[in-house]
Amino acid sequence: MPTRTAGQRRAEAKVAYDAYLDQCPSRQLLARISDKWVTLIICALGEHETTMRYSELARRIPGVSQKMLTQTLRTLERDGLVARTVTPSIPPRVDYELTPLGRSFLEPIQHVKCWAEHHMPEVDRARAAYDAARPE
Amino acid sequence: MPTRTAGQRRAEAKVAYDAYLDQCPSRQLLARISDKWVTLIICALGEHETTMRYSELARRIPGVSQKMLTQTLRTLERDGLVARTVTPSIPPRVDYELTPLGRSFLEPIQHVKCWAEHHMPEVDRARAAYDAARPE
DNA sequence: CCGTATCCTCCTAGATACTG
DNA sequence: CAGTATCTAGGAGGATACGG
Repeated sequence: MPTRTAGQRRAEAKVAYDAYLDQCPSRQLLARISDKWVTLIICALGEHETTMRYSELARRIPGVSQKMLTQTLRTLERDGLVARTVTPSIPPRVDYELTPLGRSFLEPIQHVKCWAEHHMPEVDRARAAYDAARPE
Repeated sequence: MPTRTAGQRRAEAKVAYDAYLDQCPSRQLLARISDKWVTLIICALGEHETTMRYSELARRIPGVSQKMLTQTLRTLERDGLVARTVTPSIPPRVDYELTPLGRSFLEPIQHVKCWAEHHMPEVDRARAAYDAARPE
């Protein structure tokens, strides 16, 4: 006995969520993950073979404030992309790593980061051309 | 006569830009393109076979304000991802389309949007579990 | 070492009104 | 139709100080 009708399964297979829609939760999720710090944290954790400590992450991502690092890690943990492990030693040790869900997001977001790094020269040329055409 | 030395070419082939670095222009570019409206606009233009008018885009992306739509389109145009064509008729007609550079960004960003749409249920479950573990 | 709490300052982005 | 201009509120995010 199926838990869903054929029609329901068909609808889900197509699109259960639509980020174009204003009130769709997937748009809010898109807004959350469309973030500089999210991208860099996920990529940093994804590159590393083992877990990463808080201070390691901070060093890997120069310029991130303590507040933004902690805050972003918390939301990523709550959203199930990052796992946080506390070792109650003195001094305390906290390790972060990607969950399976987080790893499923790694490839997409890595491509975005790489795109930015690889196409910077073209963007620079486009900006120069745009600005040159509109003097003053 | 080469315009760059072998060493310079090698360095560029590896990584000319590094988004992890605080002052690297590619991080600023990453910050720009890590944006809800950028994602939705690029995806909308990418789905469409022909060009899209301003009002078409506005309809495709419910909830976007006139200001954000115009502003985002301008920066995308300046960065060379979007081409803007004005037809001076009455009433005036303005068409937008992806440039080749913009199309090169379409696949990466589409995957991010799709990821959000497809993994929303798992994120929801993770949030519920997180919140349940921290009553109050 | 890894945070939390507080303050405080921008800057973003929405609302509104007006124009070629 | 497709914008521009102006105002303003709210939140994002940095700096700082303190705690387990």
